[in-house]
Amino acid sequence: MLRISRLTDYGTVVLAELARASDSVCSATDVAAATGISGPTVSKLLKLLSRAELVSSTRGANGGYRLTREPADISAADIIDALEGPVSITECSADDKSCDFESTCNVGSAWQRINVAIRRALDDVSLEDLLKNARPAPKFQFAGVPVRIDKKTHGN
Amino acid sequence: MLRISRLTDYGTVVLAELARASDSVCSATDVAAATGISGPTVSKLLKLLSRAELVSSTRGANGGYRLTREPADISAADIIDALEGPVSITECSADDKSCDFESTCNVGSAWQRINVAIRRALDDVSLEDLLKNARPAPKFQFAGVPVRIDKKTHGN
DNA sequence: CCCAAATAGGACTAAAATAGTCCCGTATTG
DNA sequence: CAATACGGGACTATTTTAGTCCTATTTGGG
Repeated sequence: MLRISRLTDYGTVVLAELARASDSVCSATDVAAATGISGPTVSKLLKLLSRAELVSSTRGANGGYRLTREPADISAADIIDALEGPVSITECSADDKSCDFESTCNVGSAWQRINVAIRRALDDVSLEDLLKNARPAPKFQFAGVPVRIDKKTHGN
Repeated sequence: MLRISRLTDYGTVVLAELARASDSVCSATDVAAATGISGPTVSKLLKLLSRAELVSSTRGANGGYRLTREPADISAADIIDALEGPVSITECSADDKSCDFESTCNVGSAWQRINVAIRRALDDVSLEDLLKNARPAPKFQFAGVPVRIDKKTHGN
């Protein structure tokens, strides 16, 4: 289905929260509370984002995380790279190990072209864009709880 | 990693073989022999491709498969749609079921924009392109068997 | 000085998606 | 009517992804 993982999706939500609260450091617990994502998961995400240097961390009491750059300077590609490793459309193009069907494989580098195009699209969208375009049409809520209007099974 | 599934990758190899042998119908067995992909798997792929009407099938003795269109008229998007369902970068955008974190989710429709860009890239590349750009640099072979020169573990 | 609050790293388990195989039914040809 | 093929789908195994937890280290404050 060519889709980002759920963790990456959560990752953007976490980054969005840090962007919102950019005047202070946020602990993993804070972010979990603000987003509704479970503590351990937020924690895992922030660790990964920290290694990728999209967020900086301060240890110890009163510590926490904050963005290292402006939202406009963080691209969707950065986020995906941080959370799912380098983007590449086929296994072959991800690394240079030769594939078992190489001798009979008629298919080749046009995938790379697609790859470049996707890469460009991901580079072109910043965290800021992701925020700006935040879901504009709120769904119905009942007593503060979102109500699922129409549940559809996943297409596949 | 944002990558197509291995089955889709094989699918293009299978279609490439049908394109190569476009003057005759090919049974699943033929294609398996020509590509080195296992019989049951080729069979499964051809069934899926048939349902998507990228190939037409003839049953019975001397039956088999052939492309329904010219390679230039089959896009990468067609292939992916056939084998992994509609492309969409996030779960949210795949269907209109509301997501559990909707009320706190700051992230929205910019993903759709990325989605459209990816879609366009996939529409722009045809099976013919995939053939033209077929892996140009053959690796070393020993007695007809491809020799793996440099094995690298998958990056992730 | 010590305790509480945080992150760092990584091991581990659970769940879900993917890959691959197999079986049985139907159509077609000779 | 027997052999060759596709059609559909059930089933199993494997791999990937998600999610949790434990232990160590850092830091600030009473």
